Amino acid sequence: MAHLNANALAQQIIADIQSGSLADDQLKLPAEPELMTHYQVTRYTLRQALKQLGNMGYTYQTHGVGTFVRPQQTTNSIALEHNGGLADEVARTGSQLTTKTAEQRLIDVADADFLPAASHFEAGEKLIEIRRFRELDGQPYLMERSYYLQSVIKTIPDSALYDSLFNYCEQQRETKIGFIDQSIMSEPLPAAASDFMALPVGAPSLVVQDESYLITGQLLAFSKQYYNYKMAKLFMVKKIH
Amino acid sequence: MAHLNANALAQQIIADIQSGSLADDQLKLPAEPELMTHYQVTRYTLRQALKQLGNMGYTYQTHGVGTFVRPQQTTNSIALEHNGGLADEVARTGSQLTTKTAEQRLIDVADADFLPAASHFEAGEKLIEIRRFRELDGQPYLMERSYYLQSVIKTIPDSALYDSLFNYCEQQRETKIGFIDQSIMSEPLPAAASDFMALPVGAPSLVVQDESYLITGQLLAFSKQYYNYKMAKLFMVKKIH
DNA sequence: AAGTGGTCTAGACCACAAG
DNA sequence: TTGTGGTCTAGACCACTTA
Repeated sequence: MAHLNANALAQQIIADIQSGSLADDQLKLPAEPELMTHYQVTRYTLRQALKQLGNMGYTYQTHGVGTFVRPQQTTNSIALEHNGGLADEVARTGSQLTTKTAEQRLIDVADADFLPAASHFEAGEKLIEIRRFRELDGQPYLMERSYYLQSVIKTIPDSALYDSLFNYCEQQRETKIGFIDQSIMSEPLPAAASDFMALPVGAPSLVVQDESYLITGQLLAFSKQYYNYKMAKLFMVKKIH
Repeated sequence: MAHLNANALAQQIIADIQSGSLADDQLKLPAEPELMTHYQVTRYTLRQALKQLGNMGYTYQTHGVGTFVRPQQTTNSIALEHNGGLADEVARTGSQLTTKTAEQRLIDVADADFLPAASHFEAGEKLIEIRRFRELDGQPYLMERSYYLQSVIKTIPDSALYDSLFNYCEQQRETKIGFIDQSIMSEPLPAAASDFMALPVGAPSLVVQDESYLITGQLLAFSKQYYNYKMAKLFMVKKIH
């Protein structure tokens, strides 16, 4: 195993932890100098990898003491620091996300149900409006309302609606996503989603509103996802410095 | 300005951006080599600072192009990557968090309303149970139910309940917090909070359940915060790699 | 005193975007 | 081709914990 980069090293360390060949009985990993020679990387790369593991809740480090594996506990939550789309993230936990129904149509920006906070659209800007109902392992999981700037993405094939929209964008030359602003809140479940989820209108709903930007900083899309409050749980580890 | 560390540099860059002396008309910052000489730091330290700014939504970088300031938009949301307690974070947005009522009592672990997912307590372990009602700028904001391991923190002065419990713990030698697991979900508002918030029982509520660990990995406390869904909004920037 | 992780310096090479 | 950010190497010094 020569020339591992930080991402590959993180995956390798996870694999070695799970195989039981890395941590001792106290769940303590070897010290950094030992890990550096073991994996043939410098301290920089090693610590980049360990930072990833820490953010995922796998390990933690204590100054002057050592690096430790955490007892597993990430069960069926969505990790907020995940990379990639929602479908890939739930797949990590062993579940499967499927799109039950989806529809798209071209509208004027003035007809959108909501807009990003700091937005300045041209008058007459066209948006591709998408509504999807999605299930997790056959259970009604979320309703999603999203708007893609038609000037940026041109068209969206119907097949992409039933797969991962995120992955579709990533595969295109012109729509590489750089960062996503996410706002998390709770709202009453709207009527449009209550039938699907078999919940009363006004029931609690976990709402994630996000704005996706290209690597160039250009706004690509904004959306609002209403999660079934009985199933959805987000997770993150906050480090105190 | 000599010998800035990454945190101080981040603050300095923010100040220089806001004073208008750093970015050009296109919101573009000087290239990294120029910033290095300007602030007299190496690239490592500079990029640590720029990473902080990116996570806070202040800036973004585009490979091969440059570093850019983002149009401000973090209005009245709670940044999930904040360091420190909730009171300090809302203060950043110009608001004030006050504790309206608070009470504590010593209970047995068997009598707690809820427990952490992966918990293994000694039988008879004692917990300090705390319930607080807190207002944001005079409006009912959240109800908090928390449990502190009495074997770890011994006692909590009543004065700390009306200030920042986080800051109190940080000031003690024995209770330096290292990381916090956070689960975010939505639940029906419980009766205990409905009067305070002037909302019906069963209204939506944004719930943050967290488990605070010392830098040694020892569990210190776990809690559940019910936010007023009409006021609370969490925010984060997700980077795609 | 010894060993651990936290931070920073200095420099190299690579990948990407624009002219 | 040039200039940008992305990644990695190598080594130093410091802060913290434990004995």
